Amino acid sequence: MTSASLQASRGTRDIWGSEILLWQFLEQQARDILGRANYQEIRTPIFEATELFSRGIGEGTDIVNKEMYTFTDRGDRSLTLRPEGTAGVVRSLIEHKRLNQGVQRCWYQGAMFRYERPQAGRQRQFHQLGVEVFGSADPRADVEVMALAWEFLQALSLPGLTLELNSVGDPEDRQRYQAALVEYLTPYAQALDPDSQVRLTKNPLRIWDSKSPATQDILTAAPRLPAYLGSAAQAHFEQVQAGLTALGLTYTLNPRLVRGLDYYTRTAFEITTTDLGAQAAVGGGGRYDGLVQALGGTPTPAVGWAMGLERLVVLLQKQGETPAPRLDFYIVAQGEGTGILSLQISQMLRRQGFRVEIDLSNSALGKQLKRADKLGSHACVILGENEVQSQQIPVKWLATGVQEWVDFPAGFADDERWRQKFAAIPRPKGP
RNA sequence: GCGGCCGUAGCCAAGUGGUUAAGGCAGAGGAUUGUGACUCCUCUAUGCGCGGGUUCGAAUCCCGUCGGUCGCCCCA
Repeated sequence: MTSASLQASRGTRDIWGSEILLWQFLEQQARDILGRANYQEIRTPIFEATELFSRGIGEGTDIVNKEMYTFTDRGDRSLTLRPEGTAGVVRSLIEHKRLNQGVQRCWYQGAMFRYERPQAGRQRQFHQLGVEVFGSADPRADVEVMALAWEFLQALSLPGLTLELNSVGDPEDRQRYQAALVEYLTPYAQALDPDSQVRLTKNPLRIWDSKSPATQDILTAAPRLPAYLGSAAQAHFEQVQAGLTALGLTYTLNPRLVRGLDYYTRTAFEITTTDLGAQAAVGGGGRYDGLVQALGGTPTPAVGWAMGLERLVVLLQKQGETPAPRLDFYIVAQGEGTGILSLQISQMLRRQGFRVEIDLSNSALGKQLKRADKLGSHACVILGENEVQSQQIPVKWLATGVQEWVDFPAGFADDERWRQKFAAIPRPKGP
């Protein structure tokens, strides 16, 4: 770029053209599917008090320590651009006293911000879609949210997805397990990869996330978390699995799937793909019964998930080109008095629900017809000075070349006529 | 934040030190001043992400920088 020109900031991008159709499709599917489950959309602020995130995400996490967009406003408040969606939703529910109003189901969608090295499917301003259910510890809630995630992805017709499932138990279970894991790993400390050596003291569970072959080698004989589940967590886990099976959802148990922070409890899951390289997770979630309390609310069980929309869009794009919605009418006009006529006809047709564009170029009719063809319009309304006089308007069907004459204005206002004409033409919805 | 690769028009892309930077798509105009699809013609980068350096000469070599991409970290 020239030094004088402006460009989108690193890790941000414009979404337009054929890509925007994918976003609209995605958002429509989400609205439909979550709406049918009676989830309420919630839109929380893009920025919040910094403290909300440091408490809600965890003081020791990379997100809080090195990835947040934090700034001081003119009133000397420390604010942060939200790096994820859950904390704001929880804050809102606490603030509006919704947590003692029975089970609350909500979903959100919007931009999130993390200062990371950008890559395909990973932006600094990115978008997440998420759902949260508050106020139920019933395993059916876990099953419901997972089923919704799966339904949504099915609606997008994305192949090659895997639902991975685990239980991280209750906090006491995890503490006992963590002690056992550390005891097992300590003799091998020198052989672990450097990141895992640090985790050994800071957050041992996350060693399971390591991609180092040497570390994974050592872990093959390590104690497994599921063996340490207490009876309550164990029963919950079994009921979740029974529910998934009853709904016909296939899942893969993955004992290496972990969550590091204390308020995560029991269910943990991820939906992964093999088509995105290192960005394998398109969505993830689980139960976080301790979060509301950590944010100062009355203890409330909760379960939910979030998906990275950029990643879904990348996957949709790999499915191939998306056809733009075709134009129904293209209005070409050339000569005295045709301008007004073109405006009136476009209004009549648009009010009947058709997609209509007027050619504004005033160039030769042949040129205008050519554009109608390029745009893939079904029909072309042709206006010249003769038509202004006669009020008999030629409408040409571009696929067949057949031209008919329509009375203005009566013929154009006749919904039934146009509906019949278009009934035979396939009009794909789709992405 | 760390390491590798890459950056020529709206898009794809040839050129890898020698005077005027191929080609294709898209776009504009014309052959065709009232009718599209095919065809043909013309136009569209004083410029090779940006800045500096080496050289008689740089898109090409060097340094820096910005951006993208792959992996790590982290996560969705």
